[in-house]
Amino acid sequence: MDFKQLRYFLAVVEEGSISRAAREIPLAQPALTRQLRLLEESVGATLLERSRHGVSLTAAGSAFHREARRLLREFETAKHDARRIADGQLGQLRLGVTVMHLWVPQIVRLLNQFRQSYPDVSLKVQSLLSAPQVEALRHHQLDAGMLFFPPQDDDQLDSHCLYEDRLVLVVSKGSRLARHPPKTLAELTGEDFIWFERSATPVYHDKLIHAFQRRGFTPHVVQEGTDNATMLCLVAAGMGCTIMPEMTMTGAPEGVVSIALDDLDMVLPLMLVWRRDASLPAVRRLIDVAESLALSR
Amino acid sequence: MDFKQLRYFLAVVEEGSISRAAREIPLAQPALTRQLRLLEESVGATLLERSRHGVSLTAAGSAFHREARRLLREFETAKHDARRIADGQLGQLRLGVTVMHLWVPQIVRLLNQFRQSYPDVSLKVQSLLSAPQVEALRHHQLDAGMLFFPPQDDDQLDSHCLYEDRLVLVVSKGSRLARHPPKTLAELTGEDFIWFERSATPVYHDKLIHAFQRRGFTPHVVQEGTDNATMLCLVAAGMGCTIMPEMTMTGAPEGVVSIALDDLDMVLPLMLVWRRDASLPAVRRLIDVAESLALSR
DNA sequence: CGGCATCCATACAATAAAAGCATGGTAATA
DNA sequence: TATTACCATGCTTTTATTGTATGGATGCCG
Repeated sequence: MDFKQLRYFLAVVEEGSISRAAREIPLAQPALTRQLRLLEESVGATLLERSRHGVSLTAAGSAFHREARRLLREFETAKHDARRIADGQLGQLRLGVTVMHLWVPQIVRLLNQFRQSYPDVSLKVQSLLSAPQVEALRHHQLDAGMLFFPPQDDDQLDSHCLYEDRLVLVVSKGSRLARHPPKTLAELTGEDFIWFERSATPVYHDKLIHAFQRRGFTPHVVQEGTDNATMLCLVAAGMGCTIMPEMTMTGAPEGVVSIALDDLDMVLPLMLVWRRDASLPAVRRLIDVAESLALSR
Repeated sequence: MDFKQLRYFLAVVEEGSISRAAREIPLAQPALTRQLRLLEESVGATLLERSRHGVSLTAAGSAFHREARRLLREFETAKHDARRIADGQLGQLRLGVTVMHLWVPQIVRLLNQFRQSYPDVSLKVQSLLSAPQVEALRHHQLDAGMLFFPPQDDDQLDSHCLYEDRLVLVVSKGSRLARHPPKTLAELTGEDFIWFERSATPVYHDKLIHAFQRRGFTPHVVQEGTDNATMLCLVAAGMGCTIMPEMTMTGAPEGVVSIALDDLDMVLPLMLVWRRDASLPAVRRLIDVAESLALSR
């Protein structure tokens, strides 16, 4: 049983005649007659009333005709949609983003650009820290993630650097450090620091600590936080100073000031990460948009 | 492009393996591999991710799989429905009935029996006089009709007698005729008659007049009416007497009495009429029900 | 009234499509 | 390292579909 037979049937109904439909298709009339008979046999009902001046629909044929037309239309739609999904133009894309970056203009611009270029791909953005994103990617719960420090040389995951951020010192507006901006880490000896809790982002935390220790500097931590918004508020409240990726300063509260330090040159790459098997074509499109925007500082 | 390919695809998805699906179908594995490839070509997208331990759906394949399953299910439904329509078990039946008979218990019983036996055939009952029903039948605006005096030896229409009614004299309850019931038409000479307007039901009217004249009786008509309910009310109001099919007395108002006359023996057959081509199978079912109930007096 | 054109149906030959068979490559497993 | 299960490919056989020729029936028009 064949879609072809349905198409033949529609043509015959439209023409009101087997012969004329056969000329239109084109097909030899006996072949068409035969296919109609096969269709009727497979349906188990007479669909066409044969007469001298052509054929007309029976009641059953009329109902079947409506259904056949709908089925063919929907089949074409299904094929078209499958093509669009395979091309990354349609579907759903589950994207992980760290809270920290949801506010960053570059990321917002990227997401907006993607939405505009691929309006039929519905972006499901989830705010997750880096490590959970990696896990979710591996378990096919995310299709792409924006995170720091993806696993190196992973056989499943592939990544692309979206943006290379640098770190800045953040102090409260009225503080002594704001009035006399330091130039080096060494000048921060003895200052109170608000620091990321290690458990939240262990890789970031360890890399930062390591970078500082290489400069012979160990911060005096008076408070720990799990997200940058909270931490910036603590800084604004005068609890101490902190180190932040520069990007995240965009949404910072009023009472804080960022200061670039000469020897704080650690590069913090924000990576777009996805499964190497490229299981979801829309991910490729996201990578394309990211590359075309070239968010590099 | 083939429904068969869709079924193959579903089997493969269900089994998660081309080889296993091939064994299930059953089909040689290379044949299945080839049909899948053809399907993918026709869709224009890769639907299955081939690997060592079987196949899995791509994003496009997953969406297409849902659609394919739906399409196949709906195709089966369409076939099934067509069969049921062809068998008269499903669809719509437009039935004409004269107002006069809508109230008659025999007819009500017939319609109820039909509804019960064929609950999926929706009866669209239209109240029409006999002549308009014949016209509507010819123009395919009705599928069947219940009426008096269908055209004889019609090449389009066929008919079946539902019920042979007889005529009765109807008088008002308190009248002289009610107190001293006449036995023959001759006794009605000089009585005031309420009569059917000829234009409403010319055939019935003419036959009735003709039957009376054969008995040498000509009614003295004081009032004409187009429907029996009105006419019975006029009788009840004492305007005169009338002649009615006995059947229609069921719904008659309180103030009337019917009297059988010995020489008023004209038979009034209520006919079920339909197009001979039996274009609508449900009509055959209606005829069956009518015959099985055998409404004959 | 009788050719003529136009339907749809049938029979049979030609062609195209699908299936089967044999085989190969590859990766996981024991 | 041999085995097994998987999918892919080449070739042959079988099946399905189409085309050609033809027939019967009916309506049209000279």
